[in-house]
Amino acid sequence: MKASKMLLSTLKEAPQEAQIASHILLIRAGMIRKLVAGVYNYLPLGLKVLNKIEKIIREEMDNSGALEILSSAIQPKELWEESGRWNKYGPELFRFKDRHEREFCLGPTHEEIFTNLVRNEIKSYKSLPLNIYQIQTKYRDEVRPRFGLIRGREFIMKDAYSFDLDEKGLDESYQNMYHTYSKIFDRLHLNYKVVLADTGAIGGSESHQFMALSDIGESNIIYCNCGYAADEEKATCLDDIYKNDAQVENIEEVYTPNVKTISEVASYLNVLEKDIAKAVLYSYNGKPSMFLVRGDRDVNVVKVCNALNAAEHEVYLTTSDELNKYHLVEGFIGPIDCNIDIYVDSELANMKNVIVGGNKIDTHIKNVYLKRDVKNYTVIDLKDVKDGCLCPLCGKPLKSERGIEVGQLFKLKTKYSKAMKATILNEKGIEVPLVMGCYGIGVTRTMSAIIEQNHDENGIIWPLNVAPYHVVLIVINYDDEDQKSLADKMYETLKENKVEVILDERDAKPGFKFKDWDLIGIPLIVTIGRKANENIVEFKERRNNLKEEKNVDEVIDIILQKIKDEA
RNA sequence: CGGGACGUAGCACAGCUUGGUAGUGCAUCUGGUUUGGGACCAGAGGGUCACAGGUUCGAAUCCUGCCGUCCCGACCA
Repeated sequence: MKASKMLLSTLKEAPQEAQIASHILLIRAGMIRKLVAGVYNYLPLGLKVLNKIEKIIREEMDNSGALEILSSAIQPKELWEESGRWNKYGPELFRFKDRHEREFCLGPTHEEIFTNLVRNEIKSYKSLPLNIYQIQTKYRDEVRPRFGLIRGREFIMKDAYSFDLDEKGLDESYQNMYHTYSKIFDRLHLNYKVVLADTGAIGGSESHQFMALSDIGESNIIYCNCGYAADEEKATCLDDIYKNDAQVENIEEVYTPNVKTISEVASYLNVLEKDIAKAVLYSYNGKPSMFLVRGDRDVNVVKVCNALNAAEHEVYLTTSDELNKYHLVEGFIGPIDCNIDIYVDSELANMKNVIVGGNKIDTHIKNVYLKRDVKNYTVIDLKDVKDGCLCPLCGKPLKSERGIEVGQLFKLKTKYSKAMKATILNEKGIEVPLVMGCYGIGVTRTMSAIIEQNHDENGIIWPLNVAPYHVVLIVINYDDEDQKSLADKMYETLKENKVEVILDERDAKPGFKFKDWDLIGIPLIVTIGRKANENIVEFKERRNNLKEEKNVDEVIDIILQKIKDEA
């Protein structure tokens, strides 16, 4: 491709809308352009990269035995009612009506569509196992789209769904995808961790996420050198054994005028924050429940949702009106003589002499022992795990790191097949529900994640196999006969060898051209200048920035070898 | 959903307090000089100042409403 014929829309300055490296560079390099919040157009260079990422995903998915299809983005309400998600999914679902007032949504994910498809096509266990996938546009009306392609409202996702006769089959399908995803992200040169994850709105029992490590990641990963790794929502830790063997003392009310927060109570009573029980109230359907953790801990909202069996958007911090209705006094809430459901973090279960709110103004209660003093409550894991907490597997302190979620695996089991009556006949001729798994890769998000991990102050540094082009030939002065003829010859030779090559013959200052291609991130850069008459050019790899003068034929050999190695 | 900031040429911004000819840099076009890390000179095109009302002789500027964008928070009693 000749540079003068390309749509190169590089920008010297970053638009104000972009804050993080990948977003800024995608725009500056002329790869994407925003249409509205969270919705982007892909320009030629950006689309080339996207296609290459998709190609790698396709190759590995096909290798795994999965079959590619393409389903529609428009989905009828009826299927979502069958699965029960039409009401459950919340405002992130783009909903609309057609001219006949029939209701539809734009698919944020495709469990219903694939389950419906398979239940209509497959009747016998002999057709199993089956894994079908697609690479397609998804729609989620995010509360707050941000970071360019990292969290968009329209984005491209590879989603796969496996169908098996039993859980043993599902385990194999799941493992197969686990390995396939590892290969895909290895080939994309991402630095990633696989972590245990919560199943969220998709549902199901077991889940792993593939996290590209990055400081701008929206997820917190908790991990340990022993191999344990989980996302923040799912992470657990060993309970800190504190005051479990203490002598139980008599329960006692204390006067605490206008002392409300944990830190205020701790300093007023001259105790540690971890001597106090923190009560947090969340409501679901207008009904509040109390969640107790130790004063130095935080309540994990996802664990709250799981306890209440509710979706995240359905749960909210209890309002003042609701507190009044249940005779609870803000700042002095506690589990004693209280008429709402109580969930207690396991760490508090055996702790003695805890300080709690007194459920009346300016009052706390000392020396509480839940087993003795509170009638009905449920012990669960509620606390938010942070670095420093102890690993549930080996007991050493956990560490944390930020990650961008680029892929996720779920064991759905029969959640959708039962609800939607997707059954097949087994060997005995008995009708049984399909056992399902689902597996996603955020394709456009992955593109951003690659940039987050591969850039410098001058621009993007694409790995060779996803770069929009392999090589650029920068001609210092295309009016110079020697330079022109050498550049043209090299360009033709590389093209004949199927190298994706750009010839920059534009009439511009050399510095301008260097900056342009550094920004765009072309991995191999050949500069053709004064020594063209000696068949000598300069060769540079974008990644290490080392420039070397070499003979043309030698450079061509190096380029061909690098491309061969990458494939 | 709550809080904050912002909307002026394709991009980055000034002008607004104190109402009176709509500006600067980059980009684009023309001509010339340049050619090894985002050149220089001369000229040109490009704006319903987000939108809608209002105040005023006169509004980018003041008032009201509305739409959009970005950031922060989602949280402890």
